[in-house]
Amino acid sequence: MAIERKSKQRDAIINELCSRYDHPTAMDLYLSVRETIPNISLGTLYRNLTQLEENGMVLRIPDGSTDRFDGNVNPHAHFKCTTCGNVYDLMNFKIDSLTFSDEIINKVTNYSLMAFGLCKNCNKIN
Amino acid sequence: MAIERKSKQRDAIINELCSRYDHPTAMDLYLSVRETIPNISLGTLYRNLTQLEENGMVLRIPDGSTDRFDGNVNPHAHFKCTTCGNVYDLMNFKIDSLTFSDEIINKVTNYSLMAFGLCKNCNKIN
DNA sequence: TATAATAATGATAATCATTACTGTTAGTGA
DNA sequence: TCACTAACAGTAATGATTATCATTATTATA
Repeated sequence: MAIERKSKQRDAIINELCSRYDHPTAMDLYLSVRETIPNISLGTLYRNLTQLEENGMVLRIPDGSTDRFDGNVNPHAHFKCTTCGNVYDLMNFKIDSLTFSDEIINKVTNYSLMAFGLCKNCNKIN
Repeated sequence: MAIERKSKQRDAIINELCSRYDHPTAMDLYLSVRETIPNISLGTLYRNLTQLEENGMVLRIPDGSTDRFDGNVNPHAHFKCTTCGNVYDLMNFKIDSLTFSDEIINKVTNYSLMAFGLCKNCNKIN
């Protein structure tokens, strides 16, 4: 559905999401936004994330567990360390150049590339 | 955990998964395997899918909703039609050539590329 | 082949993320 | 200022997945 009125809750959610680069889950965002709006409802968070995603202002990142969200809506690849669980942006990977030519496709509107592996931090520790 | 004994339940799950190309969910598989083993438990299905994934015999495909599974463990890209929800293999896209060079990465063990859009079937209908 | 050890199972309860519902609050146009 | 209703808070319900536990069945060995 379209966004018809502004609300301080939605503003707070976007602000929080756009000011961090750690690809938070809905619960991460909920805990952060509660510091500004202590009685915000978890339902409000999910409702707004879905709405913002539908309006192209937020990206949902499926990674096999709880969904994560990204305020950077330019298509870009991600890397998830399967040891610590952190998700990082992949700056050196140019996803814009990908082309999809299969018979079944009419139109590609979005894509999500997630690489899984071990990050350098976890490699040092173990 | 490692697979230590064989079981007809696990065999039936792999057989079913490897004989179809529609990227079924756990529930899809459950309903199919029940035709062979009517009293198989849904827990057994999930337990085996996780175990098979850990042992590199099955691929989990996160697509933003219920996880799907693939018996083809060669890394390949997928396309999800956001209208009908079907997931297709992308044969013409060569994922093998992707390279990841970011600073944070120690090692990439797997990756998942999901394109979203409209398939030709749904385009004809609407 | 019988037996002992225990992996794997079926059934079900519990958990976790997400969505739906309902009465109230607040943004916006007239 | 008022009326309309989008958006909200609080909470119940849902759906997917995981955990528990008593029972069954695979496998190594006597």
